[in-house]
Amino acid sequence: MAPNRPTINDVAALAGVSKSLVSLAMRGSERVSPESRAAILDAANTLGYRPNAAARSLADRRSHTIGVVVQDLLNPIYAEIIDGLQSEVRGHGYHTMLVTGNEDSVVERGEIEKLLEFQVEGLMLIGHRMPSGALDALAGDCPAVIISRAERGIAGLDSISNDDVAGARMAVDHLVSLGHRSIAHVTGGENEVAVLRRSGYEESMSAHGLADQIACYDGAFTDEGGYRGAAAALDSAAGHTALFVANDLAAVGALAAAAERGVAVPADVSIVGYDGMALAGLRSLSITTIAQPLAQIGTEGATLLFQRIDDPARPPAYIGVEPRLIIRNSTGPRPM
Amino acid sequence: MAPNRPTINDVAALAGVSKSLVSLAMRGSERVSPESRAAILDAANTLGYRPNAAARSLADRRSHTIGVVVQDLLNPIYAEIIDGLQSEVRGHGYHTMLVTGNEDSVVERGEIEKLLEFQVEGLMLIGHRMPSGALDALAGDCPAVIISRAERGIAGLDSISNDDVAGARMAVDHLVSLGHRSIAHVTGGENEVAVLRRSGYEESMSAHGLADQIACYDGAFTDEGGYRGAAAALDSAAGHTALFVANDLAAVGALAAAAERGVAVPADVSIVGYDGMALAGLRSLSITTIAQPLAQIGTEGATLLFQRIDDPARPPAYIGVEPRLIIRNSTGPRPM
DNA sequence: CAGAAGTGTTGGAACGCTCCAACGGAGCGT
DNA sequence: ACGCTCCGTTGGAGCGTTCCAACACTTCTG
Repeated sequence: MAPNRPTINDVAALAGVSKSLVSLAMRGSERVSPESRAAILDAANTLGYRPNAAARSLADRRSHTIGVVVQDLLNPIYAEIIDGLQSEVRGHGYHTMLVTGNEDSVVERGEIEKLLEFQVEGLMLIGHRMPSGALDALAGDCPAVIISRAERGIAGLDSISNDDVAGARMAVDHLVSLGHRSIAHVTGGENEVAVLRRSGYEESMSAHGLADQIACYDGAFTDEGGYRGAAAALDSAAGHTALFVANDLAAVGALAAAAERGVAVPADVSIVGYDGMALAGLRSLSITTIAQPLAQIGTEGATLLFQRIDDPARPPAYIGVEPRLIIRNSTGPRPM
Repeated sequence: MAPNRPTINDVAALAGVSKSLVSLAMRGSERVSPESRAAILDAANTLGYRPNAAARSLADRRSHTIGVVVQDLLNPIYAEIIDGLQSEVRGHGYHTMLVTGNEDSVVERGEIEKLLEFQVEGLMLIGHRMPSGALDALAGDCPAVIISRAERGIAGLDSISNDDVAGARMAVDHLVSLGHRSIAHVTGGENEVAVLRRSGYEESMSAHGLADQIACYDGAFTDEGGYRGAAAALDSAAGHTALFVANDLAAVGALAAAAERGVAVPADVSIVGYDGMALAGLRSLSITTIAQPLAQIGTEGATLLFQRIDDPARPPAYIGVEPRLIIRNSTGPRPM
């Protein structure tokens, strides 16, 4: 570690110009003569000069940084969203600061606070845990977008998500089209998204005249939760021939519950998941799923944010993206 | 967004004290009278004051931030490492800035540069792509630790990794103890880690007097790569009864290749992966693997970094962590 | 050939904070 | 009463940038 990092003044001295000119040259201004530019770049190079971002952001009062809060890196779908988002952000010449909320709203709150101290120019919350009152306040402090959760009508706050209700309906429709009638739902718990998917399931069942077949089993958005819910469904006397599971991770657990009971998938029971995580497509899983366009959610979320940064006063926007049925090997015709 | 964020001066004015005192109070100094403290906290609160991190880091020349560069968020093992790392870093009162290299050394280089401009006090590289010459230079600029890759003897640079050679040996030993002799290896490509695992495989085969059984099939650290390599192995005339696959993701692909061919696992063929990603433990995969202590790698890596920050001149340290065999349902006795 | 217009360059102020030397007043011992 | 120390407090300098008004030159315009 160099004893003292070179500053713009050191470069100026070595190049024999003023610091102002160095500043201009470093930012590629037009109005620097070729000779000066060359001398400056040279000097910067030999000194190993690197502009101090803190000083810069203090001086021009822009951090060129946006903050991203993700609930839990371990869920692969978030990683896929972030991938899309990062490249978009980079494209706008911004830098991202990524922090995790650790599924704990106190930690999350603290991390957001930190990001604001860093003067991030925008905030993206992916799968947040904030009560909507707090969201309100936050939106007042900093442009923000909520990703993968619809949040309409809060001033200064945009959001983007897929239509979970419609997606759930697609899952049921698919199963019905294969001849299934006794279609159970393994839920994702009490959270907002899980509730939407559940009501899509119920709606679609009713629409198909299968209201009397509606059966929900408690699960969660985890392998374990899916296993539990599916086990209960399969052990029941109802004779379900299909399971719509709240997300892909849980569907993996459901697969296991079936395997353990000697229930063949899809010969005896069909299984549909939700999210479209890349993993569900792995050959040995091959789970039929309702896929969200994850990368697209990331990039469009970023776009939304930049629009708001440009015009903080614009009315709150919401983008709905289309979920899409991907048929793989976990679903098949209803057994005779 | 407030038109103008309140500064320390605004707080000072409202509380009727000097900005210096506010500064002290905000940092919880002992030498502020209770009355002043109360007045200041009050004022800060009503104004919604939030210290400006850029100004702070400029003034005291410490950013209290460390930079983390991860190759690819999509590989779940990195997420697990980061989880451990983050909490350790938070515990030291530091903040992390996480960026991805996108498996592209140019992007990686640029992101690192950005982090250095932000004056990060330390750098952690997880699964980096840098040529070691560049590492050298980097270590001169900023305390750094290399995670999950051994990098010994570069001044100013620490590293932590598991012993890939020993781990690979454990995999082979396990298979041999189950009676297997024709044990093939699906490689992870040409990268450093893959090469180590391969040589562990070869060593152990030789040690067991199975040098003539050594058979490597080209793969990669991906589902697809594992599928390809395993397919080649299974289609060969060699009659392999066991496969040691370079990592867990690839092992998932291998599982699929087996399933497609009607080869039962583990009845006909045993499969061992590497890494210990949580996913491999999911019930429907249940892959025997050589697990790295991922969270531990994260926390100890962070510890290493803080030690170096405290004493930049200390000799380069290397921590080797123990890989561990986890037996699941993808391995069994050699078929008759 | 004077004045205007442009070009490349400059020093100083400002950004919001922390650090430091120095302050006045209270309390102490002599 | 005196100097001392101690304590809470203060203004000013400084951190490394960017911005701005102003500069000295050239070159154009009428």
